[in-house]
Amino acid sequence: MSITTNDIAKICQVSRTTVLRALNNQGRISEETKERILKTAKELGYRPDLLARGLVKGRTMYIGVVVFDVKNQYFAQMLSAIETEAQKQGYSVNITLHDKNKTKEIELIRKLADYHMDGLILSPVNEGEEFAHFLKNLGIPLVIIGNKVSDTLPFVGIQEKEAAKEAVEKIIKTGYEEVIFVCPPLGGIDEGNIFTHRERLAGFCDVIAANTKISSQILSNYDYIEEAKKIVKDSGKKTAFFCSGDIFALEIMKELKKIGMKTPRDYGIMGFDDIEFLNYITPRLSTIYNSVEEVSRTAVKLLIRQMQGESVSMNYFENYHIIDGETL
Amino acid sequence: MSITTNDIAKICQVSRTTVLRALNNQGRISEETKERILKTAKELGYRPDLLARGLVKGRTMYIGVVVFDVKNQYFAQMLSAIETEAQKQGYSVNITLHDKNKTKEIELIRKLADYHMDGLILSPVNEGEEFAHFLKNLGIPLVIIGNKVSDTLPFVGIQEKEAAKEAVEKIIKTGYEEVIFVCPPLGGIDEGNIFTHRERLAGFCDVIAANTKISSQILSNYDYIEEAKKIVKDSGKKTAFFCSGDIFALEIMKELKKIGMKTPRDYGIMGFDDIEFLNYITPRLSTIYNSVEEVSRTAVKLLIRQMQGESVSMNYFENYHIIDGETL
DNA sequence: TTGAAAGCGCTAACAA
DNA sequence: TTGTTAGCGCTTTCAA
Repeated sequence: MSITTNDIAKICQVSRTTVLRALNNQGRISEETKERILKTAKELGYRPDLLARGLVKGRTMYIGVVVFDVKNQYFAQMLSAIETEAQKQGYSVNITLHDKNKTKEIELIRKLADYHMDGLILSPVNEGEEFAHFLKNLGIPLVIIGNKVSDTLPFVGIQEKEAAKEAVEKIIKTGYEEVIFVCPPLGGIDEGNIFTHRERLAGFCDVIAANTKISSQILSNYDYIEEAKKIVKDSGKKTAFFCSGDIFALEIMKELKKIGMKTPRDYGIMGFDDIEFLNYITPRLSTIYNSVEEVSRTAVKLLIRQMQGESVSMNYFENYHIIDGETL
Repeated sequence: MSITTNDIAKICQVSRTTVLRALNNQGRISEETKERILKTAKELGYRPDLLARGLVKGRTMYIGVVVFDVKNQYFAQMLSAIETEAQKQGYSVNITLHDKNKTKEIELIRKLADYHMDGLILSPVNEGEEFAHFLKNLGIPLVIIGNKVSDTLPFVGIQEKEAAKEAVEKIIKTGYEEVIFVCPPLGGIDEGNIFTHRERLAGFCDVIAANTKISSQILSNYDYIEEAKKIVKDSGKKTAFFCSGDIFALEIMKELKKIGMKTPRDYGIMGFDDIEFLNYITPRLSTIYNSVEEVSRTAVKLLIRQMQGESVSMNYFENYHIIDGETL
């Protein structure tokens, strides 16, 4: 149904090769035939078949992206930045989602590879060496963003642990006597890659270990909100929550507000990520800006360098910084 | 570099057709050769080339999706639902973004068509008959979601106008003497398709026309927040804002809070969309639930019916309902 | 300046 | 049960 170079060739009484030369504007060709061909091509609404081109060229000018959740604004910002940067560099982006399903994630990655994506950007829930091996076996350039899989795969992110340390130190310096690390299970079918959260916890623990007078606790259950309530009500100390993700902080603030507890009057709280939505929340949540846009842009650039055959390092870190809000 | 049916055929000493029969498990083939072929295929890590398959089959089992913004949670929820439903039906989804750039939008749609997406789901910023004509000319099934383009293209959404009417009526019934419709320019390179907002405005106007004692005003400038402040401070009346989108409502609430004005004490306010993020905002915003998930699922089903050759109607409306929050 | 031919990897109709 | 052949629409090399 759709028009091909063959059709044009027949109509213009020339060979397909000639048609191609006109269309792609390469090779020697007389102005006259070229004009004629281009005119009919336009009239007929010719469009090149990108599947065919991809098949023969071996590349598609497409970057595949796999993330698990787009309702989380962190990923929304990431996708938006990736798309913009990729388009700037002449690539299209194919985004796919899997809602934290590990098996589906692998299927999606495979399918993108089978479709000859020129490169992949992944923020995976799978982890471990087997998965890393699977990725390397795909034989196509890729970049991991956020959830590190292995030291042998190019990764872009921030120094999560350092950032967490700085945050906890700040909390302590502000005068809090007790710091609670909050990171509930992340939902989804299986637990998933929680590299970032592990790193943040490690940073937290480091600082706590170095400050023996500070009490601490780790909330990692689904009912972290109930526990948070108890802590604020019962603990006689000045308490602050350090949440591994802004959303958890917002949940706590919302629920504590219901029982009349306000931050920073009754407790301190800090998030992580600085998602755009925080702008609509009062009081302004203190958090850590994680440069998701920069990270995304770097990932695209790094991927393209690989696609051009360059060899690249395995770790790229963007800057982060603490956002002084009103909740400490 | 990657392994093809040809390679397997050579190794197994059979024809490519036989290999295919084994792989696709169709046609008569001896158990023994089949086993042999499948074994080597597995050993070599054979994967079918989807570009080649798509080229010859004329279909790719892919649905292309084009939206302009994923940071807006309305679209995030939409994409998530589309992806889930499509996967359930055996299709993959290719999501692309363009940040409200009309030209880019057309390019993206074209490219997806050139890549033989089996169908498209669009929520376009372009509008008008020329655009509708362009879409129909693509010759591939498609569904418009949210921003209606033309009565001649299948559309899924809600009855925006009716919903707006109901909302404004509710506001009036609650006792407000002045109702302000809020819909600032939507940003982006050009104005874009604002079908939904136009419809909502129409509903607003209808109700206002029928209630002559109610004062009204329309805020449609970038500085709607400043104007909103003035109105609440100066107007002696009981005033409510009806915002064509939750985000505008949140902006107003945030800024008015800064000058000590609170809802519902000092003014009433209502949003539109019921984005998930509202759960983190207090007081709970009154708004309209627009069934974005149902709309998305219907869009996918409708698209697939078209891809299977069925003819479909042009308008599908899902239910909406008013969410009674604490801001009226 | 133009054309012929081979091939990308797969499917599908027809033969043997 | 297996193989042969043609073809999807394009690119690319070589020849005219």
